[in-house]
Amino acid sequence: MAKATRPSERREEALSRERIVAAAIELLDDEGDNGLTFRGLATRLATGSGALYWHIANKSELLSAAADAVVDRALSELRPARDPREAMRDVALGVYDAIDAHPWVGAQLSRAPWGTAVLRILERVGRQVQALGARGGAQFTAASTLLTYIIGGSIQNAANGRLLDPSVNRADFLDTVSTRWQQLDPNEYPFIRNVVAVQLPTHDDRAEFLAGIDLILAGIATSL
Amino acid sequence: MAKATRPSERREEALSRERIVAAAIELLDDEGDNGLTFRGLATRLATGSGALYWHIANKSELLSAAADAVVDRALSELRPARDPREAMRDVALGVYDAIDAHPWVGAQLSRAPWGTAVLRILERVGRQVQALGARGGAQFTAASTLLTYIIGGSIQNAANGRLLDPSVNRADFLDTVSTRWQQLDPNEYPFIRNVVAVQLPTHDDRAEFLAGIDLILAGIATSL
DNA sequence: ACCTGAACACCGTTCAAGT
DNA sequence: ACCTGAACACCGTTCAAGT
Repeated sequence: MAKATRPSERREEALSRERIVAAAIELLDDEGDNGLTFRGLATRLATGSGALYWHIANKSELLSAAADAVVDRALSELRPARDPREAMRDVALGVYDAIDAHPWVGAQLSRAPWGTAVLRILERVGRQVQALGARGGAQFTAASTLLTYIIGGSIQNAANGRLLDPSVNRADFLDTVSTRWQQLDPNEYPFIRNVVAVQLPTHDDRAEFLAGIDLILAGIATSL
Repeated sequence: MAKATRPSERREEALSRERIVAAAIELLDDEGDNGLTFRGLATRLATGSGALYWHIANKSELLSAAADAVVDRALSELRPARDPREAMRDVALGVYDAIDAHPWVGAQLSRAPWGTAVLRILERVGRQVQALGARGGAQFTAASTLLTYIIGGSIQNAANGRLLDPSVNRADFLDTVSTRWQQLDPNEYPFIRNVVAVQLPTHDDRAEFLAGIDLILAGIATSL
């Protein structure tokens, strides 16, 4: 009657879809978008590359599962908010921060716009739109405008981050870009020169992102 | 004194950066995002793959040049508009339609958020924001909100298109998605079930995109 | 100066063979 | 049932050799 199996020694447990997805997330976080290869993943999991195909169909399914896991976690960590306006900002920032921390998720969301991750974000956004008082077709328009902005802004922010070596600091980078843009042709690029280049060094991406949410919410409010 | 060179017979002219970029655009349009390979491009241009590297540094530069060319053409085709509001809608739709016709451009814009193409779109957007009467920091916020929405919405629309085989028609696809979504758990996805799934079959992506622009413009108007 | 195409160091995916 | 790892059909990029 004694148990035949021992509590796992130092060796790895069996492969499973969950372990593979978790390892894929680690690999993507460590090495970036191009860091995920079946060979690298197999090495991390101390197995052969073919073994992975027993548990997942292909790379696209793996990426999709990894992105879903990140988005699910981010959405489940949202705390109850005081009012719909605050709830909307929390959803937006939750997605923004998740993609900032896992930049590869952004590309995945735009590759799979009908997938579970996007669906869950849209559900959250939509509920707040309803709570704000939108009716009929305006609900759909308001929710999809916010969804587009939230995903678009999160992706663009994450792309910025990926361009910088960890060695260059952000302020120096923005100064360099700002200087370059102030030398653009004043006839061709007046707005970039006089407005964007000037404000670039002191602006806060996350605060600007949130200001955009507020602008859209203000627009929604005018049609209630 | 007679000219030694003949007018080009039937054979190809010499390679050049422009010819390579033009062929790359054709290839991307015909075969999609993954269709661009140096071997395929070399075959189209009747040359060796290594020859391309004499004119362009690498694939990333090639993609970037191709996307710039598409965006430049789209922006240069914009007709003068009656007022800043209409001009803004024209810019937004110009980008939207260009990325709809060349879906691979979307991914490139989010890969190079400080590149020439994005810069030119932002310049156009910014000028209209100024013409609408925004001042100081509000100009920057309004322009970057619109930029984010325009690029994000164009990318998401293009991603939708890529998912469909040309064989399936759009209405059937939307019906299928709508039906599937109406069967989601009513406790977990009330908004998707009751609002999104219901409106999906009859909605018009391009009109919804434009409605989002109007929503943001309404938001901007409240702070003037 | 410009072009050729083989070679190098990778990929994702498949599949016979093992346990 | 699950795992192994060689094999296949690709990639981007380099570079000696040609013109």
